[in-house]
Amino acid sequence: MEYTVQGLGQLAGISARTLRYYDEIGILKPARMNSSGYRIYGQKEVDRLQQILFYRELGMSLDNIKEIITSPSFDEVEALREHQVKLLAKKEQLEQLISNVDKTIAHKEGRINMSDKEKFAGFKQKLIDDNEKKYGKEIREKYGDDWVNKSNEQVKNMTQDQYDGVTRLANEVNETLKAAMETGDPAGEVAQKAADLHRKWLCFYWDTYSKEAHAGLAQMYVDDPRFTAYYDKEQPGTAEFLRDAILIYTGMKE
Amino acid sequence: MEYTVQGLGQLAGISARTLRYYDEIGILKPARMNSSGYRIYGQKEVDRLQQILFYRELGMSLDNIKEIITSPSFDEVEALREHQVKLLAKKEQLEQLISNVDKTIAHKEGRINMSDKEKFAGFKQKLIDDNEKKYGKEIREKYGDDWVNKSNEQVKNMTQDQYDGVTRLANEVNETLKAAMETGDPAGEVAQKAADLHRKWLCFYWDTYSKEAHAGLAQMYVDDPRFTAYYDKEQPGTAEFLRDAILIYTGMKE
DNA sequence: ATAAACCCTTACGTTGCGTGAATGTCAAAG
DNA sequence: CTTTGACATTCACGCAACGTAAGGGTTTAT
Repeated sequence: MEYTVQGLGQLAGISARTLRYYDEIGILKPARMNSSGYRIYGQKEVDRLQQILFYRELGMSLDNIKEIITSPSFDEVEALREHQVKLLAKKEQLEQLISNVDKTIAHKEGRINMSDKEKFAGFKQKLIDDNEKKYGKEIREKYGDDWVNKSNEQVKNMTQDQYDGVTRLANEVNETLKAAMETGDPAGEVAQKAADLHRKWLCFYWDTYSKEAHAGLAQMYVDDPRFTAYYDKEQPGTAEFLRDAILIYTGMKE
Repeated sequence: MEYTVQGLGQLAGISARTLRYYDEIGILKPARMNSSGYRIYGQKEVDRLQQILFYRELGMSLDNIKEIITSPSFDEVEALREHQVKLLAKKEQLEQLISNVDKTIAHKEGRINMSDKEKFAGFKQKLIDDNEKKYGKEIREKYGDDWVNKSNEQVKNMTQDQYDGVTRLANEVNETLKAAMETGDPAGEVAQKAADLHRKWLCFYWDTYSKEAHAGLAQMYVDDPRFTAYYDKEQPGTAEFLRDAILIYTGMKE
């Protein structure tokens, strides 16, 4: 039995366009062309198309399908397994998304209490942080590898009390820093107080404190636009001021 | 604080290209352009971008995000809920795929027994058939709605013995039909034997038999290219021959 | 003979950018 | 003062798997 594009299309439940596309990418070529250039398919092509559609239903890419059905030596089961791994990964990712959407809806509806709300703020921050990984990587290579990762871990394992503590401390740092900015003197008492609070705050995230690392971080606040943006949000120059205060505090500058 | 494309890109962990694209599709326009045509973003744009990236992390399309954040009257929670419905649908679909791939691997590895193996053939056929829903719909509307579904159901509930019986019967039909084709006479004894076997075979699927329905089905074998392809696979004209034999058998034609 | 129903190729649209190419601008360094 | 390098800009193609015309030949039936 011989078929033209539409005939085979109806037979298989696909469009004529699809068959032409399959011809174009070389996954299913017609048996021959007639005198007017019509594509003519025979029984062999029907069978091959069946195979293609079968794998397509499993969500495989045409490229993959092509490999499987063109080379008989191709390890089909292995290909299926690889495909399955991909599907499973996709599924996990999807579940993560769904969970996040859930949380967001709950948050928007105000169905959650304050402490959860605060954690949600952290969750949101984490989403944004994830986004910055690429850029952050450079910084980490420059200033020491794993402090960001470590702090993520630590945040996750924090108790509610600890979380509240670190949040309050962060606010104190910001307020003191604001007041210090008004004095204009990074060596002054208020600025040094801010630097000290900043050290305390930092110790929530770092298990070992060193003056060098503290100073390095301060420098990063100026070099890394993300941090600069954070500190300069209310008052430009704040990041630089904080760096100077910390450099003096750590004795790296007088 | 003001940013250029790269500045804001680093801040947010995205590329400059992405920002230009966002400008192009109107989801995030720069605050202004400087004298050389550079895009300049301000604090407001930074905040808006944060929002965009937040929803993007939830797997939303940029079009959707645009709707949410541009019109303040837009029902955000409702949009999130709709989005979640989509995600859940995707997840179910994915799970179906994974299950099917599972089955296929098991089959290819020969890890399953014979009776399951035969059911796999049905499963495979069903996957292919699912594809033909649109086309099949017309046919079902024309020739009676639910016999396809019904037969699917019946196959599922068949015992192994019944399954063997119907398979053997189908073979008999085919062989007798082949022999009848050689006589060339649809009114002849062999052809009428084939028609009778076909009726018996049919009764495995239909709970009530009628000559009219039988004749109608025979006509469908000619009208529906999928069935025509099946019967004409070995010998063109077989579907038509079978129809004639059945029409005579049922007395609709002499 | 003409209309209906096929067939063909070419090519743009879909989503969210990555990745050039060709060109303009602006700072610091020679 | 000019060169260099790091920015910026606007096209425009590419990715997957087709859908959807546009524009034009072929076959078939009336």
